[in-house]
Amino acid sequence: MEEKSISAAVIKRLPRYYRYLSDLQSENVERISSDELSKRMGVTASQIRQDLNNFGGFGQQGYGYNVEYLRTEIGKILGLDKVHNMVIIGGGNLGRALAGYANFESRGFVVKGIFDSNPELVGTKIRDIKIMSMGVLETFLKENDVAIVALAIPRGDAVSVAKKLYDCGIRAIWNFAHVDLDLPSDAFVENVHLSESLMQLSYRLNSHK
Amino acid sequence: MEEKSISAAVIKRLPRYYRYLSDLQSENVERISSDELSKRMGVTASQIRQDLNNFGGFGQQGYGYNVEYLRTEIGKILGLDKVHNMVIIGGGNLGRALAGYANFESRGFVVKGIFDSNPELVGTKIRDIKIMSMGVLETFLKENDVAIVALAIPRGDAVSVAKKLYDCGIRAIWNFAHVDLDLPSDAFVENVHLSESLMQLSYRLNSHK
DNA sequence: TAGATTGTTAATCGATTAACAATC
DNA sequence: TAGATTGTTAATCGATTAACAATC
Repeated sequence: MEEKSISAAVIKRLPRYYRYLSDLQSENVERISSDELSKRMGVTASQIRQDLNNFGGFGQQGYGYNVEYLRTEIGKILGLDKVHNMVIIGGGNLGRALAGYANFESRGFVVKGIFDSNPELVGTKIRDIKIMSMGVLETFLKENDVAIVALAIPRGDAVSVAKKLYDCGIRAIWNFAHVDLDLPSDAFVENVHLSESLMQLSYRLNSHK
Repeated sequence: MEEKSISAAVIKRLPRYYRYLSDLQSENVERISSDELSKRMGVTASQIRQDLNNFGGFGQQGYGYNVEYLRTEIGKILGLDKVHNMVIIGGGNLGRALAGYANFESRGFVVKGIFDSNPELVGTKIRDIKIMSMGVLETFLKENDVAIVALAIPRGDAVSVAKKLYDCGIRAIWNFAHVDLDLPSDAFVENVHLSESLMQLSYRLNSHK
């Protein structure tokens, strides 16, 4: 549906713009130039203008950008003006942490349910959200208009659960399992591979002494 | 100390190579060509050879790469042959989850202690690791040869705690707070901004319908 | 040796930065 | 109007891919 597709590099920077604009707004800054913003963020003004102009002209020559307006527009681009129903699979510590994150850090992501295959966890609650058995997942997904599923389970189970999710119509998976899910191309998978992130830190520690 | 510095794009791919090689090894695959590996991983063989040759020639013409040897070498590059003492700041759900991850998923990262400013948490234990008060952090860091600190605290406190850590000699921070830490250039910060990752998923969901 | 596959150079592609005309 | 700053085109830089000679 897009005229020309936006590069992954640009999309990755959008949430950071959104964060800086939110901060500026809470500092009651009304307008900002790409030059000022570039100094705050440590990127080039050129990059900011190029990035934004992928989506339209949000600024005004001689004035800069209106902070509130630009923040709202980037929010719309990121889909933050809509509510996204979520489900978390895996009721361990990571699942618990995600339940908190998704619900509080950015509104618009609503955790509808948590699922776990461990019968001992089923029936308990995490912050008012009850943990359900994997057996009722399929029905739940269909009845609750779930858009995003966070996968916080061991890698051994992740591939088969992901396939099942795809078959249930889920097209967005936030994947915390250390495995590549490899779903059809109309599915979106956002990987958060914590151990790989830690290894990058260890690489730098290792190579700079 | 490096002759020419390795690009961030290459470093980011190393842990994934390591993961695939570990999988191959547990499948008892002895050797693999860049072409075979490229098919498995969904990248070009050219990229694999280019990436590896940043660090030396690990293969052999006409044969390919020895899986065990290459895995070991990449492990060394990533510093996985060494033990890294870690400390986690923040004993909430995320801190708990990280304690598990770091200790179990990849050996070599040893969680020595967890710190929290909440007096109610101090004294309790997470998987044999006791939660300590922030007051004893500085002494603990010095006495325990801590190399990496995971910051799993609210963004409001993160900047000042990070500065303190830097002053205590910590040069590697695994940052989960939604803020840019902005430390001197000899410090390594690896950011894991979960809400920004979630926003990228929401962007794609939003823009493709 | 012949075949396979690397290591590496050269070509291409894409992303970032610089420059500047348009315009508020 | 003059000054400021965008939107956008052009130049540069870096990363990826292709090609192939070296060599096991």
